[in-house]
Amino acid sequence: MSEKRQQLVATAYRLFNRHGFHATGIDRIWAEAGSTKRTLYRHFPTKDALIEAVLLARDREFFALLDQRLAGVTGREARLQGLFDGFAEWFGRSDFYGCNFINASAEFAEPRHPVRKLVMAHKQALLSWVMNQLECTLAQATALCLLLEGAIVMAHSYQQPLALEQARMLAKSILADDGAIMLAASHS
Amino acid sequence: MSEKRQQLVATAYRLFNRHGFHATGIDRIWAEAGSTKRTLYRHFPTKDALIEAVLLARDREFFALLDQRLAGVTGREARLQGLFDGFAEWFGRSDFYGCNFINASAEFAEPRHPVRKLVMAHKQALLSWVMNQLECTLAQATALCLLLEGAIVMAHSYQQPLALEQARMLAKSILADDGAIMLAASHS
DNA sequence: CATTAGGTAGACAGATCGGTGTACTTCAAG
DNA sequence: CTTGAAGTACACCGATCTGTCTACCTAATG
Repeated sequence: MSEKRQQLVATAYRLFNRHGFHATGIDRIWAEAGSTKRTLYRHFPTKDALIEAVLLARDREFFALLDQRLAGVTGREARLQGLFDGFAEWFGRSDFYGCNFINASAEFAEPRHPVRKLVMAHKQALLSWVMNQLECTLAQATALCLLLEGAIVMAHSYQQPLALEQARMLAKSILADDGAIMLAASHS
Repeated sequence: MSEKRQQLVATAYRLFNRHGFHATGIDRIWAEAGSTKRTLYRHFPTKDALIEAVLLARDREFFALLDQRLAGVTGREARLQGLFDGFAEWFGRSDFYGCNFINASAEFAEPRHPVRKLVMAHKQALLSWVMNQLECTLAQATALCLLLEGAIVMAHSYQQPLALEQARMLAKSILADDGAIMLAASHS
């Protein structure tokens, strides 16, 4: 892991996040990273490989931040609150431009594309993370992810980050026993 | 409204939907529309203007389809079911690549960009449409939109269109009286 | 009949795209 | 001491990008 490589990934992440993947040119990435085109192509054979590296790094950072926030927090309801608190802080950041993986889905629609496979792997990992960390069923975790993703869209496309608090209330009812019963009927 | 213009918009919509906005070149649009570059630029001064025309057309079509599906359906719960049935059919279409406006948010992040303003106008219109057609409060409509947007992400990025049925169950509880009480506390 | 909008054809421009080639330097490990 | 990986500087490539140009055709409308 060389220093230049990390700078390239960090700069690419920032530019991809703000302007999108196709709209961000290679030249701008290595220039703003204080590197050269030759160095970039020494570490990444193609632009798509750089995109994949960026998404992999973001995937690790995302779950590390969540784990860090829930470290030492006991009790399922308190951990749920910690998860939503983390999202609230995320939505408030000045560099919040929605979820990178949802955005990647918009630009790479073909299911067999490597980037698209990374997206599905990340979202599947989030589903498993929720199920494990909040000790709930698959149906409950699916409903919680649905609420989280909905809150992301409300914050990004609607510009209404406060909708997250409605998702928080719905999530609490889902983790309660009556919510589990309600959802069990709709899960195959 | 000339015929060629409609063909250009229809073709651009199809290509933008499948491959994204920046990844779709002007040349491919007029070629697949059976037209010429000069004709395209006679109707649309820039590519961005074409994108705006496509989103405007999609906005009209989207609400027209919803209105058509709810025409003659009486009763709030039945109309809610009709709304979710419409989304279920949408998710099942072979040309479903998520919501065009969410996808546009991913590629045009700057809030002052005309495309971004169209996105926010469309989503605001959806919020109002839900509030009027389902005769509910703003808080309830916000929660319902959150569920719909979450279901779109689950169908597109998670490849789990069946999560819509969980959203449907949650939506029913929101429109019920207890749901209204629950959400009223979280709405400012 | 004259005007004008819409459409066709294809060349052209300037910029940017992703990606490669060459030559030189630095520096740490075998 | 030598080898090889990492980095720098810069020219270069073919392709594609958005957008413009001239010239001609057609059809409807005043």
